[in-house]
Amino acid sequence: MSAAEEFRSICEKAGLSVTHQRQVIWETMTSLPGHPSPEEVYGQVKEQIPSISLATVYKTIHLFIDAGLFCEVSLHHGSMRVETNAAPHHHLVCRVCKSITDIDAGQIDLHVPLGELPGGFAAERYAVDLLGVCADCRKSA
Amino acid sequence: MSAAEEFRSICEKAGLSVTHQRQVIWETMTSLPGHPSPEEVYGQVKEQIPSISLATVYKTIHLFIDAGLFCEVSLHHGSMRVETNAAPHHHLVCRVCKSITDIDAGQIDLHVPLGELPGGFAAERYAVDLLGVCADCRKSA
DNA sequence: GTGGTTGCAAAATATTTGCACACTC
DNA sequence: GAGTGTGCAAATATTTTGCAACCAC
Repeated sequence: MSAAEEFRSICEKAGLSVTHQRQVIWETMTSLPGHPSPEEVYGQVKEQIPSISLATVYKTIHLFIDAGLFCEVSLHHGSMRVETNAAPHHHLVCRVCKSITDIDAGQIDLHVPLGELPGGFAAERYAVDLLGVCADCRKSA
Repeated sequence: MSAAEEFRSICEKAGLSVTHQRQVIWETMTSLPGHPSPEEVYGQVKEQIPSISLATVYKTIHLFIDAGLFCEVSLHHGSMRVETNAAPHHHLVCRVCKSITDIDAGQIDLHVPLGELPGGFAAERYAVDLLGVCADCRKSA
């Protein structure tokens, strides 16, 4: 199946209409390594569709995320949040209202290596986020 | 020890000068529950120092973070990043250059509960970030 | 007194929105 | 043809910066 056919099939399942812009954005996102930002996607896509606008890229990325084709690396982007709780804990992050709730570290069993890792990365601390929907937002929905 | 004395002692250790603004910002941050944003800190502090500027709050929060008094909930804020890697993996996030590198999920042993948690939060997925300094930034430093 | 700190305003960065025109189904 | 999608420009949100006056040491 060609990329075009694959994308058409995905859109059909998700109930999305197929446009040239979406096709190219999707192909670009699946081919880009790493964790592209909307700007990076825009830069790549513009080589194939010089007239595309950044707003369309943003709208399309959100559309794809809402449809489950991709997900966000983190729900924390947008504004800075400061950690004032010094006790070991993890976060419950609601994808609807973006609220952050602490849960005690003891509730999750994990063994994370700190210090120097094989690739040369020096790990100083770690953060574990459980992403989902909080009780309040589930009631509202 | 009063809060004022405690703050003065912390600043002395960290080599920071003590100002009224910093004192109030620090007290506000340590007393605020949750994970305040700079805007929230600003709103609270303004009740005690109506003339304070948002820029000072930003500068002071960064100062405190650099001095190790607090840390950021996440290094991902600032711009959105899309996850295009469907394989289970975690992230190495560099606090200097903000780069994100994937590591295979198998390298970390963890047991995270998904589904409905005791508080009513519906956990759909989880994200584990190892925060530190990447090999390139360590060389440069 | 000197050098770091603050407040202001403007700039820079990131994202969203309203609307007219174009395209998909 | 109806309704959704796109591009543009302006609006909004977040954070940073330059600079003159001010304060801590």
